[in-house]
Amino acid sequence: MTDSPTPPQRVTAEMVAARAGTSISTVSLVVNGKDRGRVSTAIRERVRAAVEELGYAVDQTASALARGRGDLVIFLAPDLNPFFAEVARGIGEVLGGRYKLLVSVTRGAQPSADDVASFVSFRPAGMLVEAPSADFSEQLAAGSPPIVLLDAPDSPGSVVYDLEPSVAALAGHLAENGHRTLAYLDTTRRMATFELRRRLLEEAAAVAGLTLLVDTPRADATVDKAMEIARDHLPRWRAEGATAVVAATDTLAYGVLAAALAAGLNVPADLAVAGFDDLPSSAVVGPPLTTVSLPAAGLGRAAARHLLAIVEGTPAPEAAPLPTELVVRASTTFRRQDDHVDGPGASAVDGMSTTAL
Amino acid sequence: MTDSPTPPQRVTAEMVAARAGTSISTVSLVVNGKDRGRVSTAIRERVRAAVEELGYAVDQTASALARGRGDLVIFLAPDLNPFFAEVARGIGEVLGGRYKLLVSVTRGAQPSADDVASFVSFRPAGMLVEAPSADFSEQLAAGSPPIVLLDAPDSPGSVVYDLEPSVAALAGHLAENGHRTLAYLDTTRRMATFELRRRLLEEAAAVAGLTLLVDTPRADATVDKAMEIARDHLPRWRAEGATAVVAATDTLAYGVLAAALAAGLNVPADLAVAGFDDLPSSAVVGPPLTTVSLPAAGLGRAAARHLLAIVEGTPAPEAAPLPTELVVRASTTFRRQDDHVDGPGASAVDGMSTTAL
DNA sequence: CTGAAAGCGCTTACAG
DNA sequence: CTGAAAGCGCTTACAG
Repeated sequence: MTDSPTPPQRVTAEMVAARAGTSISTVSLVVNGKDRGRVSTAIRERVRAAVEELGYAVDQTASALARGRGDLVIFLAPDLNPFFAEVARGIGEVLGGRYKLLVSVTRGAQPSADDVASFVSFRPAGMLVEAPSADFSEQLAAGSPPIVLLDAPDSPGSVVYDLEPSVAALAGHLAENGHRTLAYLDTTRRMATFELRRRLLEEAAAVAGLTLLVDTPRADATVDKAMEIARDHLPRWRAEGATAVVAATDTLAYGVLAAALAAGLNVPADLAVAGFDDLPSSAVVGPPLTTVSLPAAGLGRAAARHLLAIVEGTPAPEAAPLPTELVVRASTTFRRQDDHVDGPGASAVDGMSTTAL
Repeated sequence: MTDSPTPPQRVTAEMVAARAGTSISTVSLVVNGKDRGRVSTAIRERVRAAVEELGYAVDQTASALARGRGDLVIFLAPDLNPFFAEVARGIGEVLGGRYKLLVSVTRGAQPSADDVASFVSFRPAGMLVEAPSADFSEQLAAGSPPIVLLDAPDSPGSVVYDLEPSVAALAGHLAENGHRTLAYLDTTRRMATFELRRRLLEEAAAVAGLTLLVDTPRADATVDKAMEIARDHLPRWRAEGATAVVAATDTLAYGVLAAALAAGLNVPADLAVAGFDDLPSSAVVGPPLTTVSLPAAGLGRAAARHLLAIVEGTPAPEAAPLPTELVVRASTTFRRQDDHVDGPGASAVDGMSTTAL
């Protein structure tokens, strides 16, 4: 598929130099924009013309070897989903054409220092690491590239979300809708951001006068696994009086929705469900999901700005936590008592069709 | 965050050679497993010990420069979603530890030869390209790395799906459920796989005695955009007699579900909806989505095997199209006439709760 | 079986 | 302002 008659001729700086009638040192200077006051205008132009005509591009591999660092930025994500797609978009936006962004998936496991280590020999310009383990920073080997952490509340210097107001709003919303007892479905991933989500919910529940069941199951972050775990715990949750379940992520919440459905429960009439993230599909699951919306692209942009600051020595951007927002949808929205419209049979239909998108 | 007291000392082959009392040539031979009958057992063991003690790893950048190609495999995907996560998982499975897999997102645009060109200076061992444009192969510059295409039906050598039986099954299923007229929501992405999906549906509809409306709108592959387009076309579709909508992807189908919901339509009673892909969330959207399920991990594995065959000169794996499957869920499942149970008011509730997961 | 040497294509002091 | 040269850390003929 890739064999071509022309031999894979790389065009090198040497060829450009020959064409421009100068040395490869000079070519290097002008293509890297380091020619201010060091290369005459005439030569600069000839080099540029030659670069253009030959279609020259600096070999990243040779450049990285000579400079010690290349132009590659690696985003280490625990998963590939629309949320991280947005984060990546945000990163790409601020990185621009200067760096090449590539993402590496750790496949559910939390990104570790070993994952970083496996990339150092590629000499990336920097790395962006999403929600690593708590001891990540200490584990980092000397000689690691510049690194910025995303959504790692326990690690100093990480770009983080301001979750507290939204979690408080969620607890308040549930209390207002008549809930007294909540269950929580956590993830098996032991990342600081998830510890924080749970702790904030505990605190907010207490403030709102809600009881949060203490025995909190954990599920792998897939719809199927979450559904299994939720199915197993639903009877106990209900027996202990829970009328609402909050999940650590939207994906987990989908599993709860599925389990509720399978158990013949009506959401939200029998069980309210809420999550964290606000994935694009959360507006269209059945019923649409109430969730703490986390700005993914904003996280990526902020992280990329920090990385640029480290790599290029530019002034560090401000490090304020990113605002989040509670998005209320049908999965927690009870028909108000004073709405007194439909009979009980129609309530599910009503719960669906009043859905805000 | 990354400054450490120890200077970023890379351990090099020279250090290993010094410790093992041999030359860097020999170190290179043993770490690359090219020492068969060329290095004595004694020296081999001393080198291995030194590698172990020093924690040596070959510098990818230097190695790629010297060899001409590195150990990087780049997966060029139009998007990051659970589907491509599965494809990547499949790729990673067969690539093993020998190569490093990194993914690059083209952000909705179809992967092009230019995207490939932007990576050649990184000297990847190979690239995997998902659903590129039809003229992709011709556009490829000389000197491109080995490339395998995924889901590119028009390109010779691509790993492809066998869609025909499932599309026929979908048309048959809709016909059986009493539908006579279908609308189709296409994507704005002009990839061969989408042309094929539409064409197959046209053919299958004809066979099943269904009318497929000819005016087919296209939407960007996001839930929101699909919802907008569907909202605008729903009145016309219904006026022209369509009782079912098939979308080119599940994500687009989510938009149709959302638009139907917003229009107060009941799915599937007023409108049946189906998609392609079978994303994990498709089992939990409201109502669960009937879809042509495409084996994502299998696609990745097959593609990676082909790449390995090219890169390492191993025998080429068989190139049969990958089987697909129609998954029927509640979004197209009419309550049978002879089920004669609930009144019309309860049908939505019923449509939800009978959902198969 | 082993190692000195050339070469991969750049970048960067350094000397002019 | 300009270029020869060393060096980045490997790999691979090549000569012993």
